[in-house]
Amino acid sequence: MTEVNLELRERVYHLVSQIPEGRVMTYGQIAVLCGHPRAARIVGQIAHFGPTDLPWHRVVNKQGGLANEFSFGGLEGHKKLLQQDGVEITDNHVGNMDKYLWDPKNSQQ
DNA sequence: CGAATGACCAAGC
DNA sequence: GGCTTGGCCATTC
Repeated sequence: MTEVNLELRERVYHLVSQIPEGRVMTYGQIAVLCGHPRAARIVGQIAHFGPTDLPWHRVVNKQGGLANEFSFGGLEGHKKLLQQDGVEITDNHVGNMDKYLWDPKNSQQ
């Protein structure tokens, strides 16, 4: 152990810290960009164990749905943070998340 | 080393 | 459109 995980973690941290305001990223997308196309769960695990310095609230699942009340003060806090970032939240899901989705290769602000 | 876990994803009902 | 099942992969006990 401590080989892929180090890279994976570093990459995930880097990606998440790169997510600009008003943009969101899916665990699967992050996993793919990290070289693990099927390790979306690992990303989630890293997120839960990872540092709180990163904007994990900008990381959502592919359904555009937010995670449970694990951090950020609960689902409400998570929603509020995203809304503050300029992301539209409807019924606990991101609206037009495809347009909010951010790709580092596109670097579309 | 084997089994259990998880901030997921896709398919099925 | 929402809930359930199976699968993937790495970490942890």
